Amino acid sequence: MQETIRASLWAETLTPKELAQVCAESYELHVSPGAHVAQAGDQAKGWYGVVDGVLIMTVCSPDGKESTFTGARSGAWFGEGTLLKDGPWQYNSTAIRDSNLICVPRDTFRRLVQTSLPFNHFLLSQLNARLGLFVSLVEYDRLLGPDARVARCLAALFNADLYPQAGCFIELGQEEIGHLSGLSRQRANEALHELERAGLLRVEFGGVTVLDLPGMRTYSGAAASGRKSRTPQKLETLTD
DNA sequence: ACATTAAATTCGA
DNA sequence: TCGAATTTAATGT
Repeated sequence: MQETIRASLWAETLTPKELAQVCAESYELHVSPGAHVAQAGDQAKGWYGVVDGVLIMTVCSPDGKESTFTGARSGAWFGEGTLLKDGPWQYNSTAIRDSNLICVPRDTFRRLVQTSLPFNHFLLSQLNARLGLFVSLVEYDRLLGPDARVARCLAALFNADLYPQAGCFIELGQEEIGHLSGLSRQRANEALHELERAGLLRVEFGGVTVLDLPGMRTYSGAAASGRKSRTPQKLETLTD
Protein backbone atom coordinates (compact mmCIF):
# COMPACT_ATOMS: atom_id res chain seq x y z
CA MET A 1 0.00 0.00 0.00
CA GLN A 2 2.82 2.36 0.91
CA GLU A 3 4.18 1.99 -2.60
CA THR A 4 0.85 2.88 -4.15
CA ILE A 5 0.45 6.00 -2.08
CA ARG A 6 4.01 7.02 -2.77
CA ALA A 7 3.48 6.53 -6.48
CA SER A 8 0.55 8.93 -6.52
CA LEU A 9 0.95 12.49 -7.65
CA TRP A 10 -0.21 13.99 -4.39
CA ALA A 11 2.32 12.08 -2.29
CA GLU A 12 5.00 14.31 -3.73
CA THR A 13 3.29 17.31 -2.20
CA LEU A 14 3.75 16.07 1.35
CA THR A 15 6.72 16.09 3.65
CA PRO A 16 8.12 12.66 4.57
CA LYS A 17 6.64 13.01 8.00
CA GLU A 18 3.17 13.88 6.72
CA LEU A 19 3.34 11.07 4.22
CA ALA A 20 4.31 8.52 6.82
CA GLN A 21 1.38 9.52 8.96
CA VAL A 22 -1.01 9.28 6.05
CA CYS A 23 0.27 5.80 5.26
CA ALA A 24 -0.16 4.75 8.84
CA GLU A 25 -3.74 5.96 8.99
CA SER A 26 -4.89 4.66 5.62
CA TYR A 27 -6.00 1.16 4.88
CA GLU A 28 -6.51 -1.09 1.94
CA LEU A 29 -9.74 -2.73 0.90
CA HIS A 30 -10.86 -5.16 -1.72
CA VAL A 31 -14.17 -5.02 -3.54
CA SER A 32 -15.73 -7.69 -5.69
CA PRO A 33 -17.52 -6.99 -8.94
CA GLY A 34 -20.90 -5.45 -8.29
CA ALA A 35 -20.01 -4.29 -4.79
CA HIS A 36 -20.47 -0.64 -3.91
CA VAL A 37 -17.63 1.41 -2.54
CA ALA A 38 -19.93 4.32 -1.97
CA GLN A 39 -23.66 4.67 -2.33
CA ALA A 40 -25.58 7.86 -2.82
CA GLY A 41 -26.83 9.01 0.56
CA ASP A 42 -24.09 7.37 2.61
CA GLN A 43 -21.69 9.43 4.63
CA ALA A 44 -18.24 9.39 3.05
CA LYS A 45 -15.73 7.49 5.13
CA GLY A 46 -12.72 8.70 3.26
CA TRP A 47 -10.92 9.51 0.10
CA TYR A 48 -10.39 6.56 -2.19
CA GLY A 49 -7.57 5.61 -4.49
CA VAL A 50 -7.76 2.82 -7.03
CA VAL A 51 -4.78 0.48 -6.79
CA ASP A 52 -6.05 -1.82 -9.49
CA GLY A 53 -9.38 -2.73 -10.96
CA VAL A 54 -12.16 -0.65 -12.46
CA LEU A 55 -14.99 1.26 -10.84
CA ILE A 56 -17.87 3.08 -12.39
CA MET A 57 -19.65 6.13 -11.05
CA THR A 58 -23.37 6.09 -11.48
CA VAL A 59 -26.39 8.10 -10.55
CA CYS A 60 -29.87 6.78 -10.03
CA SER A 61 -33.21 8.34 -10.81
CA PRO A 62 -36.02 7.98 -8.25
CA ASP A 63 -37.67 5.25 -10.29
CA GLY A 64 -34.51 3.21 -10.29
CA LYS A 65 -33.02 3.98 -13.67
CA GLU A 66 -29.28 4.19 -13.59
CA SER A 67 -26.83 6.17 -15.63
CA THR A 68 -23.08 5.74 -15.75
CA PHE A 69 -21.21 8.99 -16.02
CA THR A 70 -17.61 8.02 -15.66
CA GLY A 71 -15.21 5.28 -14.78
CA ALA A 72 -12.25 5.18 -12.42
CA ARG A 73 -9.28 3.01 -13.03
CA SER A 74 -5.84 2.41 -11.57
CA GLY A 75 -4.28 5.57 -10.28
CA ALA A 76 -7.55 7.42 -9.84
CA TRP A 77 -8.45 9.18 -6.60
CA PHE A 78 -12.00 10.18 -5.97
CA GLY A 79 -14.33 11.44 -3.30
CA GLU A 80 -12.57 14.70 -2.54
CA GLY A 81 -15.60 16.71 -3.61
CA THR A 82 -17.86 14.87 -1.21
CA LEU A 83 -15.34 15.15 1.63
CA LEU A 84 -14.89 18.88 1.10
CA LYS A 85 -18.61 19.42 1.33
CA ASP A 86 -18.80 17.12 4.32
CA GLY A 87 -22.08 15.73 3.06
CA PRO A 88 -23.28 12.35 1.82
CA TRP A 89 -22.22 10.82 -1.49
CA GLN A 90 -24.13 12.20 -4.42
CA TYR A 91 -23.45 9.19 -6.58
CA ASN A 92 -22.65 5.49 -6.38
CA SER A 93 -19.34 3.97 -7.11
CA THR A 94 -19.40 0.33 -7.99
CA ALA A 95 -16.66 -2.10 -8.84
CA ILE A 96 -17.03 -3.87 -12.15
CA ARG A 97 -13.94 -6.00 -11.64
CA ASP A 98 -12.16 -7.30 -8.60
CA SER A 99 -10.59 -4.10 -7.39
CA ASN A 100 -8.20 -3.02 -4.67
CA LEU A 101 -8.58 0.40 -3.16
CA ILE A 102 -6.90 2.53 -0.58
CA CYS A 103 -8.97 4.54 1.80
CA VAL A 104 -7.50 7.68 3.29
CA PRO A 105 -9.85 8.25 6.23
CA ARG A 106 -11.89 11.42 6.32
CA ASP A 107 -10.07 12.92 9.27
CA THR A 108 -6.71 12.31 7.65
CA PHE A 109 -7.89 13.96 4.47
CA ARG A 110 -9.28 16.93 6.35
CA ARG A 111 -6.05 17.39 8.22
CA LEU A 112 -4.14 17.53 4.95
CA VAL A 113 -6.56 20.08 3.58
CA GLN A 114 -6.12 22.23 6.65
CA THR A 115 -2.37 21.97 7.02
CA SER A 116 -0.73 21.43 3.66
CA LEU A 117 -0.70 24.12 1.03
CA PRO A 118 0.99 21.88 -1.59
CA PHE A 119 -1.70 19.29 -1.05
CA ASN A 120 -4.31 21.94 -1.70
CA HIS A 121 -2.57 22.80 -4.93
CA PHE A 122 -2.85 19.19 -5.94
CA LEU A 123 -6.52 19.13 -5.07
CA LEU A 124 -7.13 22.27 -7.06
CA SER A 125 -5.61 20.78 -10.17
CA GLN A 126 -7.45 17.51 -9.63
CA LEU A 127 -10.76 19.32 -9.28
CA ASN A 128 -9.95 21.41 -12.30
CA ALA A 129 -9.20 18.31 -14.34
CA ARG A 130 -12.49 16.81 -13.26
CA LEU A 131 -14.39 19.95 -14.09
CA GLY A 132 -12.86 19.90 -17.55
CA LEU A 133 -13.83 16.26 -17.91
CA PHE A 134 -17.45 16.89 -17.08
CA VAL A 135 -17.71 19.93 -19.29
CA SER A 136 -16.41 17.72 -22.08
CA LEU A 137 -18.90 15.00 -21.29
CA VAL A 138 -21.81 17.38 -21.67
CA GLU A 139 -20.32 18.63 -24.90
CA TYR A 140 -19.93 15.09 -26.27
CA ASP A 141 -23.41 14.18 -25.28
CA ARG A 142 -24.95 17.15 -27.02
CA LEU A 143 -22.79 17.67 -30.05
CA LEU A 144 -21.23 14.43 -31.16
CA GLY A 145 -22.51 11.36 -32.94
CA PRO A 146 -22.30 7.91 -31.37
CA ASP A 147 -18.94 6.89 -32.84
CA ALA A 148 -17.28 10.08 -31.70
CA ARG A 149 -18.83 9.81 -28.25
CA VAL A 150 -17.31 6.41 -27.77
CA ALA A 151 -13.94 7.72 -28.91
CA ARG A 152 -14.03 10.66 -26.54
CA CYS A 153 -15.45 8.83 -23.58
CA LEU A 154 -12.74 6.23 -23.86
CA ALA A 155 -10.10 8.88 -24.34
CA ALA A 156 -11.36 10.57 -21.19
CA LEU A 157 -10.34 7.48 -19.26
CA PHE A 158 -6.78 8.14 -20.32
CA ASN A 159 -6.69 11.63 -18.84
CA ALA A 160 -3.13 12.03 -17.58
CA ASP A 161 -4.14 14.19 -14.61
CA LEU A 162 -6.74 11.82 -13.29
CA TYR A 163 -5.16 8.49 -14.21
CA PRO A 164 -1.45 9.10 -14.14
CA GLN A 165 -0.35 5.49 -14.50
CA ALA A 166 -2.60 4.27 -17.28
CA GLY A 167 -1.45 1.73 -19.82
CA CYS A 168 -2.91 1.64 -23.30
CA PHE A 169 -5.15 -1.36 -22.67
CA ILE A 170 -8.37 -0.82 -20.83
CA GLU A 171 -10.27 -3.72 -19.39
CA LEU A 172 -13.80 -2.65 -20.17
CA GLY A 173 -16.44 -4.75 -21.89
CA GLN A 174 -18.55 -3.38 -24.68
CA GLU A 175 -21.60 -3.25 -22.48
CA GLU A 176 -19.81 -0.96 -20.05
CA ILE A 177 -18.45 1.15 -22.89
CA GLY A 178 -22.03 1.54 -24.02
CA HIS A 179 -23.06 2.71 -20.58
CA LEU A 180 -20.22 5.19 -20.39
CA SER A 181 -21.07 6.66 -23.76
CA GLY A 182 -24.82 6.58 -23.35
CA LEU A 183 -25.31 3.99 -26.07
CA SER A 184 -26.70 0.51 -26.36
CA ARG A 185 -24.22 -2.32 -26.32
CA GLN A 186 -24.97 -2.99 -29.97
CA ARG A 187 -24.25 0.56 -31.00
CA ALA A 188 -21.11 0.65 -28.92
CA ASN A 189 -19.97 -2.50 -30.69
CA GLU A 190 -20.43 -0.85 -34.07
CA ALA A 191 -18.71 2.31 -32.94
CA LEU A 192 -15.74 0.32 -31.68
CA HIS A 193 -15.34 -1.34 -35.04
CA GLU A 194 -15.58 1.97 -36.80
CA LEU A 195 -12.81 3.27 -34.57
CA GLU A 196 -10.80 0.14 -35.18
CA ARG A 197 -11.19 0.66 -38.92
CA ALA A 198 -9.94 4.18 -38.41
CA GLY A 199 -6.85 2.71 -36.74
CA LEU A 200 -7.47 4.38 -33.39
CA LEU A 201 -7.82 1.29 -31.28
CA ARG A 202 -7.91 -2.48 -31.29
CA VAL A 203 -10.97 -4.38 -30.14
CA GLU A 204 -10.13 -7.31 -27.90
CA PHE A 205 -12.05 -9.71 -25.74
CA GLY A 206 -13.00 -8.01 -22.54
CA GLY A 207 -11.44 -4.70 -23.42
CA VAL A 208 -9.80 -2.45 -25.97
CA THR A 209 -6.27 -1.27 -26.62
CA VAL A 210 -5.89 2.34 -27.60
CA LEU A 211 -3.42 2.85 -30.43
CA ASP A 212 -3.87 6.52 -31.17
CA LEU A 213 -4.91 8.55 -28.17
CA PRO A 214 -4.60 11.99 -29.79
CA GLY A 215 -6.70 10.65 -32.63
CA MET A 216 -9.35 9.48 -30.19
CA ARG A 217 -9.44 12.91 -28.58
CA THR A 218 -10.07 14.68 -31.86
CA TYR A 219 -12.15 12.08 -33.64
CA SER A 220 -15.42 13.54 -34.78
CA GLY A 221 -16.67 10.86 -37.12
CA ALA A 222 -18.35 11.17 -40.46
CA ALA A 223 -21.69 12.72 -39.57
CA ALA A 224 -22.15 15.06 -36.64
CA SER A 225 -25.18 17.16 -37.53
CA GLY A 226 -28.57 16.33 -39.01
CA ARG A 227 -29.47 13.56 -36.62
CA LYS A 228 -32.93 14.61 -35.63
CA SER A 229 -34.33 11.19 -36.33
CA ARG A 230 -31.84 9.40 -34.18
CA THR A 231 -32.57 8.13 -30.67
CA PRO A 232 -35.44 10.23 -29.39
CA GLN A 233 -34.65 8.86 -25.96
CA LYS A 234 -33.79 10.11 -22.54
CA LEU A 235 -30.44 11.06 -21.08
CA GLU A 236 -29.63 7.80 -19.46
CA THR A 237 -29.40 4.31 -20.78
CA LEU A 238 -29.27 1.74 -18.08
CA THR A 239 -32.16 0.02 -16.42
CA ASP A 240 -30.98 -2.43 -13.87
C1' DA B 1 -33.00 -11.00 -30.61
C1' DC B 2 -30.13 -14.74 -32.01
C1' DA B 3 -25.74 -16.95 -33.36
C1' DT B 4 -20.99 -17.30 -32.39
C1' DT B 5 -16.92 -17.55 -29.79
C1' DA B 6 -13.94 -16.76 -25.73
C1' DA B 7 -13.37 -17.82 -21.01
C1' DA B 8 -14.34 -20.14 -16.66
C1' DT B 9 -15.63 -24.21 -14.39
C1' DT B 10 -16.41 -28.97 -13.73
C1' DC B 11 -15.32 -33.67 -14.08
C1' DG B 12 -12.63 -37.77 -14.92
C1' DA B 13 -8.83 -39.82 -15.30
C1' DT C 1 -2.73 -32.00 -12.09
C1' DC C 2 -3.87 -32.05 -16.93
C1' DG C 3 -7.19 -31.71 -20.45
C1' DA C 4 -11.60 -32.56 -22.47
C1' DA C 5 -16.48 -31.36 -21.86
C1' DT C 6 -19.87 -28.36 -20.23
C1' DT C 7 -21.66 -23.94 -18.75
C1' DT C 8 -21.57 -19.03 -18.69
C1' DA C 9 -20.49 -14.59 -20.32
C1' DA C 10 -19.03 -11.44 -24.03
C1' DT C 11 -19.15 -10.36 -28.73
C1' DG C 12 -20.81 -10.01 -33.63
C1' DT C 13 -24.58 -9.34 -36.86
